[in-house]
Amino acid sequence: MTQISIKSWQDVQNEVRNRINSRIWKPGQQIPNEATLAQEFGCARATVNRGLQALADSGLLDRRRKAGTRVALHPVRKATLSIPILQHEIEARGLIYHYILKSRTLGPPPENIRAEMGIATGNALHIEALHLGDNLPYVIEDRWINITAVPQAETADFTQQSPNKWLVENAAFVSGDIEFSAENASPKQAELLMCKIDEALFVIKRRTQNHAQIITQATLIFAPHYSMKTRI
Amino acid sequence: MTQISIKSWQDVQNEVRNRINSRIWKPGQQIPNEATLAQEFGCARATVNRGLQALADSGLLDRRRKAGTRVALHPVRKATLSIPILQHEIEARGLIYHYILKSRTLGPPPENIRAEMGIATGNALHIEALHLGDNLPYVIEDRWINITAVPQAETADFTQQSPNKWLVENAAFVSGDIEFSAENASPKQAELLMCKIDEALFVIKRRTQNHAQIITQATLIFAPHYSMKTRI
DNA sequence: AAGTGGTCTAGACCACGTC
DNA sequence: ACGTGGTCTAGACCACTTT
Repeated sequence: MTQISIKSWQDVQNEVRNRINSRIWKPGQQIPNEATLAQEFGCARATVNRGLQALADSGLLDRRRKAGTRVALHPVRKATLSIPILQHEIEARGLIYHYILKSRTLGPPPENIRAEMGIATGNALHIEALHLGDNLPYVIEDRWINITAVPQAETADFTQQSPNKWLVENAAFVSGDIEFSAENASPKQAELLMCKIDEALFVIKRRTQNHAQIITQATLIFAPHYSMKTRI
Repeated sequence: MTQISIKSWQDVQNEVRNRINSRIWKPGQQIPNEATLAQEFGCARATVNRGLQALADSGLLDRRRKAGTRVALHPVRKATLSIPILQHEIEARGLIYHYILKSRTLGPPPENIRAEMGIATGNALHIEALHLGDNLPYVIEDRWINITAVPQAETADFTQQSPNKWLVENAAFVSGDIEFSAENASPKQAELLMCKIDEALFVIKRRTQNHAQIITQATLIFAPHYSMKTRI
Protein backbone atom coordinates (compact mmCIF):
# COMPACT_ATOMS: atom_id res chain seq x y z
CA MET A 1 0.00 0.00 0.00
CA THR A 2 1.55 3.21 -1.11
CA GLN A 3 0.88 5.97 1.32
CA ILE A 4 0.64 9.41 -0.18
CA SER A 5 0.91 12.50 1.91
CA ILE A 6 -1.84 14.87 0.90
CA LYS A 7 -1.65 18.25 2.47
CA SER A 8 -2.49 20.96 -0.01
CA TRP A 9 -5.30 21.32 -2.52
CA GLN A 10 -2.69 21.03 -5.25
CA ASP A 11 -1.81 17.61 -3.87
CA VAL A 12 -5.46 16.65 -4.09
CA GLN A 13 -5.55 17.91 -7.66
CA ASN A 14 -2.47 15.90 -8.61
CA GLU A 15 -3.59 12.72 -6.93
CA VAL A 16 -7.02 12.85 -8.55
CA ARG A 17 -5.51 13.69 -11.92
CA ASN A 18 -3.21 10.71 -11.60
CA ARG A 19 -6.09 8.39 -10.82
CA ILE A 20 -7.90 9.65 -13.88
CA ASN A 21 -4.87 9.34 -16.13
CA SER A 22 -4.05 5.87 -14.88
CA ARG A 23 -7.69 4.88 -15.45
CA ILE A 24 -8.34 3.99 -11.84
CA TRP A 25 -11.27 6.32 -12.32
CA LYS A 26 -12.57 5.99 -15.86
CA PRO A 27 -14.36 8.58 -18.01
CA GLY A 28 -17.98 8.85 -16.98
CA GLN A 29 -17.43 7.14 -13.68
CA GLN A 30 -18.54 8.74 -10.44
CA ILE A 31 -15.80 9.29 -7.91
CA PRO A 32 -16.23 9.26 -4.12
CA ASN A 33 -17.77 12.34 -2.58
CA GLU A 34 -15.80 15.07 -0.89
CA ALA A 35 -16.30 13.84 2.64
CA THR A 36 -15.06 10.35 1.77
CA LEU A 37 -12.02 11.65 -0.07
CA ALA A 38 -11.23 14.02 2.78
CA GLN A 39 -11.17 11.07 5.13
CA GLU A 40 -9.06 8.97 2.79
CA PHE A 41 -6.59 11.78 2.18
CA GLY A 42 -6.52 12.82 5.79
CA CYS A 43 -7.37 16.45 5.14
CA ALA A 44 -10.32 18.80 5.49
CA ARG A 45 -13.23 18.68 3.09
CA ALA A 46 -12.58 22.28 2.05
CA THR A 47 -9.16 21.23 0.80
CA VAL A 48 -10.61 18.44 -1.29
CA ASN A 49 -13.23 20.87 -2.57
CA ARG A 50 -10.62 23.34 -3.76
CA GLY A 51 -8.69 20.66 -5.60
CA LEU A 52 -11.74 19.19 -7.31
CA GLN A 53 -12.97 22.63 -8.25
CA ALA A 54 -9.70 23.36 -10.00
CA LEU A 55 -10.01 20.14 -11.99
CA ALA A 56 -13.60 20.94 -12.87
CA ASP A 57 -12.51 24.38 -14.06
CA SER A 58 -10.00 22.81 -16.39
CA GLY A 59 -12.67 20.51 -17.76
CA LEU A 60 -11.47 17.19 -16.39
CA LEU A 61 -14.37 16.68 -13.98
CA ASP A 62 -18.08 17.25 -14.12
CA ARG A 63 -19.60 18.18 -10.80
CA ARG A 64 -23.23 18.55 -9.88
CA ARG A 65 -24.89 18.87 -6.56
CA LYS A 66 -26.50 15.70 -5.42
CA ALA A 67 -25.44 13.92 -8.60
CA GLY A 68 -21.84 13.93 -7.41
CA THR A 69 -18.54 14.26 -9.24
CA ARG A 70 -17.78 12.34 -12.41
CA VAL A 71 -14.77 12.07 -14.65
CA ALA A 72 -15.63 14.07 -17.76
CA LEU A 73 -16.71 11.79 -20.59
CA HIS A 74 -14.92 13.83 -23.20
CA PRO A 75 -12.38 15.93 -21.42
CA VAL A 76 -12.83 19.30 -23.08
CA ARG A 77 -9.37 20.60 -23.49
CA LYS A 78 -9.21 24.24 -22.72
CA ALA A 79 -6.43 26.29 -24.17
CA THR A 80 -5.81 29.60 -22.51
CA LEU A 81 -4.40 32.20 -24.85
CA SER A 82 -2.89 35.34 -23.48
CA ILE A 83 -3.65 38.25 -25.74
CA PRO A 84 -0.79 40.62 -25.16
CA ILE A 85 -0.34 44.17 -26.25
CA LEU A 86 1.33 44.03 -29.65
CA GLN A 87 4.31 46.05 -28.55
CA HIS A 88 5.00 43.58 -25.76
CA GLU A 89 4.60 40.58 -27.99
CA ILE A 90 7.00 41.97 -30.56
CA GLU A 91 9.55 42.99 -27.96
CA ALA A 92 9.22 39.59 -26.28
CA ARG A 93 10.43 38.08 -29.54
CA GLY A 94 13.57 40.13 -29.24
CA LEU A 95 12.63 42.56 -31.99
CA ILE A 96 12.73 46.32 -31.93
CA TYR A 97 9.20 47.66 -31.93
CA HIS A 98 8.08 50.37 -34.24
CA TYR A 99 4.65 51.78 -35.00
CA ILE A 100 3.30 53.74 -37.95
CA LEU A 101 -0.09 55.41 -38.20
CA LYS A 102 -1.30 55.01 -41.77
CA SER A 103 -4.61 56.79 -41.67
CA ARG A 104 -7.07 58.32 -39.30
CA THR A 105 -10.49 59.38 -40.44
CA LEU A 106 -13.61 60.47 -38.70
CA GLY A 107 -16.78 59.74 -40.55
CA PRO A 108 -19.84 57.58 -40.87
CA PRO A 109 -18.84 53.92 -40.91
CA PRO A 110 -20.02 51.57 -43.64
CA GLU A 111 -23.16 49.59 -43.09
CA ASN A 112 -21.53 46.31 -41.98
CA ILE A 113 -19.39 48.02 -39.35
CA ARG A 114 -22.39 50.02 -38.20
CA ALA A 115 -24.31 46.81 -37.71
CA GLU A 116 -21.50 44.94 -35.98
CA MET A 117 -20.90 47.76 -33.57
CA GLY A 118 -24.51 48.63 -32.96
CA ILE A 119 -24.04 52.26 -33.97
CA ALA A 120 -27.33 53.52 -35.32
CA THR A 121 -26.12 56.82 -36.64
CA GLY A 122 -23.28 59.29 -36.43
CA ASN A 123 -19.56 59.12 -36.89
CA ALA A 124 -16.87 56.71 -35.83
CA LEU A 125 -13.10 56.95 -35.85
CA HIS A 126 -11.31 54.72 -38.32
CA ILE A 127 -7.65 53.95 -37.74
CA GLU A 128 -5.25 52.06 -39.95
CA ALA A 129 -1.83 51.38 -38.55
CA LEU A 130 1.16 49.14 -38.97
CA HIS A 131 3.22 47.53 -36.22
CA LEU A 132 6.75 46.51 -37.08
CA GLY A 133 9.43 44.31 -35.58
CA ASP A 134 13.02 45.14 -36.51
CA ASN A 135 11.54 47.39 -39.20
CA LEU A 136 9.71 44.53 -40.88
CA PRO A 137 5.91 44.58 -41.05
CA TYR A 138 4.47 42.47 -38.26
CA VAL A 139 0.78 43.20 -38.22
CA ILE A 140 -1.79 45.56 -39.67
CA GLU A 141 -4.24 47.08 -37.22
CA ASP A 142 -7.56 48.12 -38.74
CA ARG A 143 -9.75 49.64 -36.08
CA TRP A 144 -13.05 51.43 -35.60
CA ILE A 145 -13.63 53.38 -32.42
CA ASN A 146 -17.06 54.36 -31.17
CA ILE A 147 -16.62 58.02 -30.26
CA THR A 148 -19.93 58.07 -28.46
CA ALA A 149 -18.51 55.59 -25.97
CA VAL A 150 -15.02 57.12 -25.85
CA PRO A 151 -15.28 60.80 -26.77
CA GLN A 152 -11.69 61.54 -25.70
CA ALA A 153 -10.48 59.34 -28.55
CA GLU A 154 -11.46 62.09 -30.96
CA THR A 155 -8.63 64.27 -29.76
CA ALA A 156 -6.12 61.58 -28.86
CA ASP A 157 -2.80 61.54 -30.65
CA PHE A 158 -2.32 58.19 -32.33
CA THR A 159 0.84 59.09 -34.17
CA GLN A 160 3.04 58.16 -31.24
CA GLN A 161 0.97 55.62 -29.41
CA SER A 162 -1.10 52.83 -30.91
CA PRO A 163 -4.85 52.98 -30.36
CA ASN A 164 -4.55 49.50 -28.88
CA LYS A 165 -2.41 50.81 -26.05
CA TRP A 166 -4.29 54.06 -25.68
CA LEU A 167 -7.58 52.24 -25.27
CA VAL A 168 -6.24 49.82 -22.71
CA GLU A 169 -5.16 52.76 -20.62
CA ASN A 170 -8.07 55.08 -21.20
CA ALA A 171 -11.24 53.13 -21.70
CA ALA A 172 -13.13 51.03 -19.19
CA PHE A 173 -13.21 47.58 -20.59
CA VAL A 174 -15.78 45.07 -19.49
CA SER A 175 -16.15 42.24 -21.95
CA GLY A 176 -15.65 41.31 -25.54
CA ASP A 177 -15.34 38.62 -28.09
CA ILE A 178 -12.54 37.45 -30.27
CA GLU A 179 -12.36 35.50 -33.49
CA PHE A 180 -9.47 33.77 -35.22
CA SER A 181 -9.41 33.00 -38.91
CA ALA A 182 -7.32 32.82 -42.06
CA GLU A 183 -7.58 35.16 -45.04
CA ASN A 184 -5.89 35.64 -48.37
CA ALA A 185 -3.91 38.85 -48.60
CA SER A 186 -5.64 41.62 -50.52
CA PRO A 187 -3.47 43.75 -52.80
CA LYS A 188 -3.46 46.55 -50.24
CA GLN A 189 -2.56 44.21 -47.38
CA ALA A 190 0.13 42.55 -49.45
CA GLU A 191 1.72 45.93 -50.06
CA LEU A 192 1.68 46.89 -46.40
CA LEU A 193 2.99 43.54 -45.22
CA MET A 194 5.44 43.23 -48.09
CA CYS A 195 4.15 39.85 -49.11
CA LYS A 196 2.50 38.28 -52.13
CA ILE A 197 -1.12 38.85 -53.01
CA ASP A 198 -3.28 35.94 -51.84
CA GLU A 199 -0.71 34.73 -49.34
CA ALA A 200 -2.41 33.15 -46.31
CA LEU A 201 -2.58 35.52 -43.34
CA PHE A 202 -3.58 34.85 -39.77
CA VAL A 203 -6.35 37.21 -38.68
CA ILE A 204 -7.69 38.13 -35.27
CA LYS A 205 -10.86 40.14 -34.95
CA ARG A 206 -11.77 41.63 -31.60
CA ARG A 207 -14.71 43.56 -30.27
CA THR A 208 -14.58 45.05 -26.81
CA GLN A 209 -17.41 46.62 -24.98
CA ASN A 210 -18.36 48.75 -22.08
CA HIS A 211 -21.32 47.99 -19.91
CA ALA A 212 -23.75 49.22 -22.49
CA GLN A 213 -22.00 49.86 -25.79
CA ILE A 214 -19.31 48.53 -28.03
CA ILE A 215 -16.19 50.61 -27.60
CA THR A 216 -14.08 49.42 -30.43
CA GLN A 217 -13.62 46.79 -33.05
CA ALA A 218 -10.20 45.82 -34.31
CA THR A 219 -8.96 43.51 -37.01
CA LEU A 220 -5.35 42.42 -36.75
CA ILE A 221 -3.85 41.02 -39.92
CA PHE A 222 -0.54 39.32 -39.26
CA ALA A 223 2.36 38.92 -41.64
CA PRO A 224 2.77 35.51 -43.29
CA HIS A 225 3.94 32.54 -41.24
CA TYR A 226 2.74 34.04 -37.99
CA SER A 227 1.57 31.48 -35.50
CA MET A 228 0.10 31.61 -32.06
CA LYS A 229 1.20 29.00 -29.56
CA THR A 230 0.09 27.88 -26.17
CA ARG A 231 0.38 24.99 -23.78
CA ILE A 232 -2.63 23.04 -22.76
CA MET B 1 -22.43 56.57 1.12
CA THR B 2 -23.61 53.65 -0.89
CA GLN B 3 -23.70 50.52 1.17
CA ILE B 4 -23.06 47.32 -0.72
CA SER B 5 -23.89 43.96 0.69
CA ILE B 6 -20.94 41.68 0.16
CA LYS B 7 -21.51 38.10 1.07
CA SER B 8 -19.96 35.77 -1.44
CA TRP B 9 -16.54 35.72 -3.06
CA GLN B 10 -18.29 36.48 -6.35
CA ASP B 11 -19.58 39.67 -4.78
CA VAL B 12 -16.03 40.55 -3.82
CA GLN B 13 -14.91 39.83 -7.37
CA ASN B 14 -17.62 42.03 -8.85
CA GLU B 15 -17.08 44.89 -6.46
CA VAL B 16 -13.34 44.92 -7.05
CA ARG B 17 -13.81 44.62 -10.79
CA ASN B 18 -16.17 47.58 -10.68
CA ARG B 19 -13.69 49.67 -8.78
CA ILE B 20 -11.06 48.85 -11.37
CA ASN B 21 -13.32 49.57 -14.30
CA SER B 22 -14.51 52.81 -12.83
CA ARG B 23 -10.89 53.81 -12.20
CA ILE B 24 -11.32 54.13 -8.45
CA TRP B 25 -8.32 51.83 -8.43
CA LYS B 26 -6.08 52.65 -11.37
CA PRO B 27 -3.70 50.38 -13.28
CA GLY B 28 -0.51 49.86 -11.31
CA GLN B 29 -2.03 51.07 -8.09
CA GLN B 30 -1.84 48.98 -4.96
CA ILE B 31 -5.17 48.11 -3.43
CA PRO B 32 -5.81 47.59 0.29
CA ASN B 33 -4.73 44.28 1.73
CA GLU B 34 -7.05 41.38 2.36
CA ALA B 35 -7.59 42.06 6.03
CA THR B 36 -8.59 45.66 5.37
CA LEU B 37 -10.96 44.73 2.58
CA ALA B 38 -12.48 42.00 4.70
CA GLN B 39 -13.25 44.57 7.35
CA GLU B 40 -14.65 47.04 4.85
CA PHE B 41 -16.80 44.43 3.14
CA GLY B 42 -17.87 42.86 6.39
CA CYS B 43 -16.83 39.35 5.49
CA ALA B 44 -14.05 36.92 6.30
CA ARG B 45 -10.60 37.30 4.88
CA ALA B 46 -10.84 33.92 3.17
CA THR B 47 -13.78 35.22 1.18
CA VAL B 48 -11.85 38.25 0.02
CA ASN B 49 -8.94 35.98 -0.82
CA ARG B 50 -11.06 33.76 -3.04
CA GLY B 51 -12.44 36.74 -4.93
CA LEU B 52 -9.05 38.37 -5.47
CA GLN B 53 -7.53 35.07 -6.53
CA ALA B 54 -10.16 34.69 -9.21
CA LEU B 55 -9.36 38.16 -10.53
CA ALA B 56 -5.65 37.41 -10.47
CA ASP B 57 -6.30 34.21 -12.43
CA SER B 58 -8.08 36.16 -15.09
CA GLY B 59 -5.17 38.57 -15.29
CA LEU B 60 -6.78 41.67 -13.85
CA LEU B 61 -4.70 41.77 -10.66
CA ASP B 62 -1.07 41.13 -9.82
CA ARG B 63 -0.57 39.66 -6.39
CA ARG B 64 2.68 39.12 -4.56
CA ARG B 65 3.35 38.25 -0.99
CA LYS B 66 4.53 41.15 1.01
CA ALA B 67 4.35 43.42 -2.03
CA GLY B 68 0.57 43.32 -1.92
CA THR B 69 -2.06 43.36 -4.63
CA ARG B 70 -1.96 45.75 -7.56
CA VAL B 71 -4.20 46.41 -10.51
CA ALA B 72 -2.45 44.88 -13.50
CA LEU B 73 -0.65 47.53 -15.51
CA HIS B 74 -1.57 45.98 -18.81
CA PRO B 75 -4.45 43.68 -18.14
CA VAL B 76 -3.42 40.60 -20.04
CA ARG B 77 -6.57 39.42 -21.65
CA LYS B 78 -6.85 35.73 -21.51
CA ALA B 79 -9.06 34.00 -23.99
CA THR B 80 -10.06 30.50 -23.09
CA LEU B 81 -10.65 28.31 -26.08
CA SER B 82 -12.42 25.03 -25.70
CA ILE B 83 -10.97 22.46 -28.04
CA PRO B 84 -13.82 20.07 -28.66
CA ILE B 85 -13.84 16.74 -30.36
CA LEU B 86 -14.44 17.45 -34.03
CA GLN B 87 -17.57 15.34 -34.17
CA HIS B 88 -19.09 17.38 -31.37
CA GLU B 89 -18.12 20.67 -32.92
CA ILE B 90 -19.63 19.72 -36.25
CA GLU B 91 -22.81 18.39 -34.70
CA ALA B 92 -23.06 21.48 -32.53
CA ARG B 93 -23.31 23.49 -35.73
CA GLY B 94 -26.36 21.48 -36.68
CA LEU B 95 -24.58 19.47 -39.37
CA ILE B 96 -24.61 15.74 -39.90
CA TYR B 97 -21.20 14.35 -39.06
CA HIS B 98 -19.38 11.98 -41.32
CA TYR B 99 -15.85 10.64 -41.23
CA ILE B 100 -13.64 9.12 -43.92
CA LEU B 101 -10.31 7.42 -43.39
CA LYS B 102 -8.11 8.32 -46.35
CA SER B 103 -4.93 6.47 -45.57
CA ARG B 104 -3.24 4.58 -42.80
CA THR B 105 0.39 3.62 -43.05
CA LEU B 106 2.89 2.21 -40.66
CA GLY B 107 6.45 3.13 -41.38
CA PRO B 108 9.41 5.27 -40.49
CA PRO B 109 8.37 8.92 -40.28
CA PRO B 110 10.23 11.64 -42.15
CA GLU B 111 13.02 13.45 -40.43
CA ASN B 112 11.06 16.55 -39.38
CA ILE B 113 8.29 14.51 -37.75
CA ARG B 114 10.88 12.30 -36.09
CA ALA B 115 12.49 15.38 -34.60
CA GLU B 116 9.27 17.02 -33.51
CA MET B 117 8.05 13.88 -31.81
CA GLY B 118 11.35 12.86 -30.33
CA ILE B 119 11.28 9.42 -31.97
CA ALA B 120 14.85 8.35 -32.50
CA THR B 121 14.18 5.28 -34.57
CA GLY B 122 11.45 2.84 -35.57
CA ASN B 123 8.01 3.18 -37.03
CA ALA B 124 5.08 5.44 -36.45
CA LEU B 125 1.49 5.29 -37.60
CA HIS B 126 0.45 7.89 -40.13
CA ILE B 127 -3.25 8.64 -40.54
CA GLU B 128 -4.93 10.90 -43.03
CA ALA B 129 -8.63 11.43 -42.61
CA LEU B 130 -11.41 13.77 -43.55
CA HIS B 131 -14.22 15.01 -41.33
CA LEU B 132 -17.38 16.20 -43.04
CA GLY B 133 -20.43 18.21 -42.07
CA ASP B 134 -23.55 17.61 -44.13
CA ASN B 135 -21.30 15.74 -46.57
CA LEU B 136 -19.13 18.79 -47.19
CA PRO B 137 -15.47 18.71 -46.25
CA TYR B 138 -14.96 20.34 -42.88
CA VAL B 139 -11.41 19.53 -41.85
CA ILE B 140 -8.46 17.35 -42.81
CA GLU B 141 -6.82 15.43 -40.00
CA ASP B 142 -3.19 14.56 -40.62
CA ARG B 143 -1.84 12.61 -37.70
CA TRP B 144 1.22 10.72 -36.55
CA ILE B 145 0.89 8.29 -33.67
CA ASN B 146 3.83 7.06 -31.65
CA ILE B 147 3.25 3.31 -31.45
CA THR B 148 5.88 2.94 -28.79
CA ALA B 149 3.74 5.05 -26.50
CA VAL B 150 0.42 3.60 -27.63
CA PRO B 151 1.00 0.08 -28.96
CA GLN B 152 -2.72 -0.74 -29.11
CA ALA B 153 -3.10 1.89 -31.83
CA GLU B 154 -1.37 -0.48 -34.23
CA THR B 155 -4.38 -2.78 -34.25
CA ALA B 156 -7.11 -0.19 -33.73
CA ASP B 157 -9.77 0.18 -36.38
CA PHE B 158 -9.82 3.75 -37.60
CA THR B 159 -12.29 3.22 -40.41
CA GLN B 160 -15.29 3.72 -38.14
CA GLN B 161 -13.87 5.91 -35.43
CA SER B 162 -11.54 8.86 -35.82
CA PRO B 163 -8.11 8.57 -34.24
CA ASN B 164 -8.94 11.78 -32.41
CA LYS B 165 -11.77 10.11 -30.56
CA TRP B 166 -9.99 6.80 -30.15
CA LEU B 167 -7.01 8.47 -28.52
CA VAL B 168 -9.11 10.50 -26.13
CA GLU B 169 -10.67 7.30 -24.92
CA ASN B 170 -7.65 5.04 -24.95
CA ALA B 171 -4.53 6.99 -24.20
CA ALA B 172 -3.51 8.64 -20.98
CA PHE B 173 -3.09 12.28 -21.77
CA VAL B 174 -1.01 14.52 -19.60
CA SER B 175 -0.04 17.69 -21.39
CA GLY B 176 0.53 19.15 -24.78
CA ASP B 177 0.92 22.21 -26.89
CA ILE B 178 -1.15 23.75 -29.60
CA GLU B 179 -0.41 26.16 -32.41
CA PHE B 180 -2.71 28.19 -34.63
CA SER B 181 -1.70 29.50 -38.01
CA ALA B 182 -2.78 30.19 -41.59
CA GLU B 183 -1.60 28.30 -44.67
CA ASN B 184 -2.23 28.38 -48.38
CA ALA B 185 -3.98 25.28 -49.65
CA SER B 186 -1.70 22.78 -51.36
CA PRO B 187 -3.07 21.05 -54.47
CA LYS B 188 -3.77 17.92 -52.46
CA GLN B 189 -5.50 19.82 -49.69
CA ALA B 190 -7.51 21.82 -52.19
CA GLU B 191 -8.78 18.61 -53.73
CA LEU B 192 -9.79 17.11 -50.39
CA LEU B 193 -11.46 20.27 -49.17
CA MET B 194 -12.98 21.06 -52.55
CA CYS B 195 -11.51 24.53 -52.64
CA LYS B 196 -9.09 26.50 -54.77
CA ILE B 197 -5.36 25.99 -54.63
CA ASP B 198 -3.70 28.66 -52.46
CA GLU B 199 -6.92 29.51 -50.67
CA ALA B 200 -6.22 30.60 -47.06
CA LEU B 201 -6.86 27.82 -44.57
CA PHE B 202 -6.97 27.93 -40.80
CA VAL B 203 -4.61 25.37 -39.31
CA ILE B 204 -4.31 23.92 -35.83
CA LYS B 205 -1.33 21.81 -34.90
CA ARG B 206 -1.41 19.83 -31.69
CA ARG B 207 1.06 17.67 -29.86
CA THR B 208 -0.03 15.67 -26.86
CA GLN B 209 2.17 13.79 -24.54
CA ASN B 210 2.30 11.24 -21.84
CA HIS B 211 4.51 11.62 -18.82
CA ALA B 212 7.61 10.76 -20.75
CA GLN B 213 6.90 10.63 -24.47
CA ILE B 214 4.93 12.33 -27.17
CA ILE B 215 1.87 10.27 -27.95
CA THR B 216 0.65 11.91 -31.08
CA GLN B 217 0.91 14.91 -33.30
CA ALA B 218 -2.01 16.13 -35.34
CA THR B 219 -2.46 18.83 -37.91
CA LEU B 220 -6.01 19.95 -38.54
CA ILE B 221 -6.53 21.86 -41.78
CA PHE B 222 -9.94 23.50 -41.88
CA ALA B 223 -12.01 24.29 -44.92
CA PRO B 224 -12.00 27.93 -46.11
CA HIS B 225 -13.77 30.59 -44.06
CA TYR B 226 -13.56 28.58 -40.87
CA SER B 227 -13.24 30.73 -37.78
CA MET B 228 -12.83 30.07 -34.12
CA LYS B 229 -14.70 32.32 -31.73
CA THR B 230 -14.66 32.89 -28.02
CA ARG B 231 -15.69 35.41 -25.43
CA ILE B 232 -13.14 37.10 -23.29
C1' DA C 1 -36.61 13.93 1.68
C1' DA C 2 -32.02 13.40 1.37
C1' DG C 3 -27.45 13.61 -0.49
C1' DT C 4 -24.04 16.27 -2.67
C1' DG C 5 -21.38 20.19 -3.81
C1' DG C 6 -20.82 25.43 -2.73
C1' DT C 7 -19.52 28.61 0.39
C1' DC C 8 -18.76 31.27 4.85
C1' DT C 9 -16.38 31.91 9.19
C1' DA C 10 -12.74 32.56 12.64
C1' DG C 11 -8.55 31.43 13.82
C1' DA C 12 -4.23 29.64 12.83
C1' DC C 13 0.17 28.89 10.70
C1' DC C 14 3.17 29.02 6.79
C1' DA C 15 5.85 30.84 2.62
C1' DC C 16 7.63 34.20 0.36
C1' DG C 17 9.71 38.48 -0.87
C1' DT C 18 10.69 42.97 0.39
C1' DC C 19 12.64 46.06 3.49
C1' DA D 1 12.40 41.20 10.50
C1' DC D 2 8.04 41.70 9.11
C1' DG D 3 4.01 42.35 6.22
C1' DT D 4 1.43 40.17 2.81
C1' DG D 5 -0.78 36.63 0.44
C1' DG D 6 -1.54 31.32 0.51
C1' DT D 7 -3.59 27.77 2.65
C1' DC D 8 -5.53 24.52 6.27
C1' DT D 9 -9.06 23.29 9.61
C1' DA D 10 -13.51 22.23 11.76
C1' DG D 11 -17.89 23.24 11.86
C1' DA D 12 -21.79 25.24 9.98
C1' DC D 13 -25.39 26.40 6.82
C1' DC D 14 -27.10 26.88 2.18
C1' DA D 15 -28.43 25.57 -2.75
C1' DC D 16 -29.37 22.56 -5.93
C1' DT D 17 -30.95 18.31 -7.95
C1' DT D 18 -32.24 13.91 -7.92
C1' DT D 19 -34.89 10.27 -5.82
